[in-house]
Amino acid sequence: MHELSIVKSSISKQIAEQLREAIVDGRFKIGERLPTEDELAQRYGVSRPSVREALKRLAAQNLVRARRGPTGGNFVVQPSYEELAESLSASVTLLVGMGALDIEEIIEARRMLQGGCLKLAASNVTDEQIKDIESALERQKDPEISDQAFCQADVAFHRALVDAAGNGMLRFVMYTVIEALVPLTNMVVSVVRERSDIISLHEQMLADLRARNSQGLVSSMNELMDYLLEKFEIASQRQSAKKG
Amino acid sequence: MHELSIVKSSISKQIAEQLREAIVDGRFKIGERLPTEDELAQRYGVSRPSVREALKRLAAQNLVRARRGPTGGNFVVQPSYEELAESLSASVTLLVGMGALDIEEIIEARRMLQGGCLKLAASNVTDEQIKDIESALERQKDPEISDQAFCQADVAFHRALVDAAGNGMLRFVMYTVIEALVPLTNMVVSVVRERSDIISLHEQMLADLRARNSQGLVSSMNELMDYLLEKFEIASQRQSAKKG
DNA sequence: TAATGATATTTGTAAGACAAATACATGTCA
DNA sequence: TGACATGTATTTGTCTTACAAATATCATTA
Repeated sequence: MHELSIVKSSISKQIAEQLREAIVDGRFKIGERLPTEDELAQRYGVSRPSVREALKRLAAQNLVRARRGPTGGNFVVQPSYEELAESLSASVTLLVGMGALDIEEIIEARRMLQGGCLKLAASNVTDEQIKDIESALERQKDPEISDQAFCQADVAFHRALVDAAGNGMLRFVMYTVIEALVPLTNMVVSVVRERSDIISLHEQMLADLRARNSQGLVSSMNELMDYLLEKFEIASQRQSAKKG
Repeated sequence: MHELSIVKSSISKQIAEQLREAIVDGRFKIGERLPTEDELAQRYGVSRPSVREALKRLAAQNLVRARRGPTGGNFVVQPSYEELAESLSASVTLLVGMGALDIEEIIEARRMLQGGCLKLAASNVTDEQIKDIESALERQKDPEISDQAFCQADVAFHRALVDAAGNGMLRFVMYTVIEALVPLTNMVVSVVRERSDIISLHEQMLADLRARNSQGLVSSMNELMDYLLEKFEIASQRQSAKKG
């Protein structure tokens, strides 16, 4: 029965791969329940823990989700933007944290990518989306909130701006880039202690967007990037001064 | 001992989260070995299978890797571009396959994003990078290769083009977008059966790049996008005709 | 000295048991 | 008869124990 054991990689990895393919190929449809763990174990001729490890791998990729009980089981889930973007962001945060990407690079990329994005936003934005942007900005204005909450609102602000472009692919990609700049924003607000500059630059962008002034929007964004880059250089000088 | 059991989520998920934070925060450094599974189990007051399920979750995210033997263990892994880009691509492929992103959207995004990217490439590209691009194009020219191999070479071509921009963040992001268009390319070459058009458009882009003609490069890219979009519409008309 | 084999360590896999959640059916009481 | 409580079956979650497989280290031997 176990004549497949030529392959070297671990059983749970193989099972995970097979299940994954089955899901992607549509042999298990979205929302459908997989066979029970016992049945899968029998079917593949392995033990239940092995099947479970495989399922955990898939769960980590947000491909399946488990529920207990009689109607429970492991279900194929529809991966949502939010979850995918989240796992993406986690990866990027890791890369940034390890220094695999440097700040100048990220800012350059963001200038480049966000340019077109903002132009789209200026022509496509709806009133409701403007409200989302406003509310994120309002949250940033509250002087009582913590640095962390400020950064969260910052992310929300820029995400809402991207959402205004109305393009899912752009959204997916830009969420990543936005996330990559969080550590920098964090550094700027906590080390340099300047929230008001950021807020006024955001207000400027919002005004440009309201006026559907795409050129102004892009240049406001570039101002923001200039500002962040400048503060970053100051902050890193301080840090190297401390060290030396 | 188990007074933490207020929380609802599963133990292995909690452990995974704790380990993940420890890794991201740098309490476990890259390349370092985690405590053995037994020790982790003891430390957290849970069983070894629970720890293992947690480790599998992390392994699925390419955060740790296991090796057996006396010097073995679970090691914190340096996430590479390639692996991250790969898992990213898998997610995007899934999204595309489920119709969460449509082709027009992807092409629009790519036009937008690749514009700036190509300008950077035109000014930064090295001779060696041009060679990479050439070799990918050469592979595409071989009339003997399969459709699948053609698409692989297509990806390699566009990746090399992005690499020429010399920006890691862009690279990371663009790899995703490139991957998202693979199904379309596949459809075009297998249904419409026109490789030569794609190849000549690629040659045009290469010529522009050699001449450091960034404007021409962008417009060549847009031609390619126009072409793909056109063929996509033809192909989808055929499909809907078949259905009806 | 070099090659070879024993050994210890660590992850990988297995089997079985019980706990926990939960939907469904059943029974009891008003 | 109806509503509520309760039992029960099913499925995942967790634990325990045991053994298999890989592999570096060390001792042994030619």
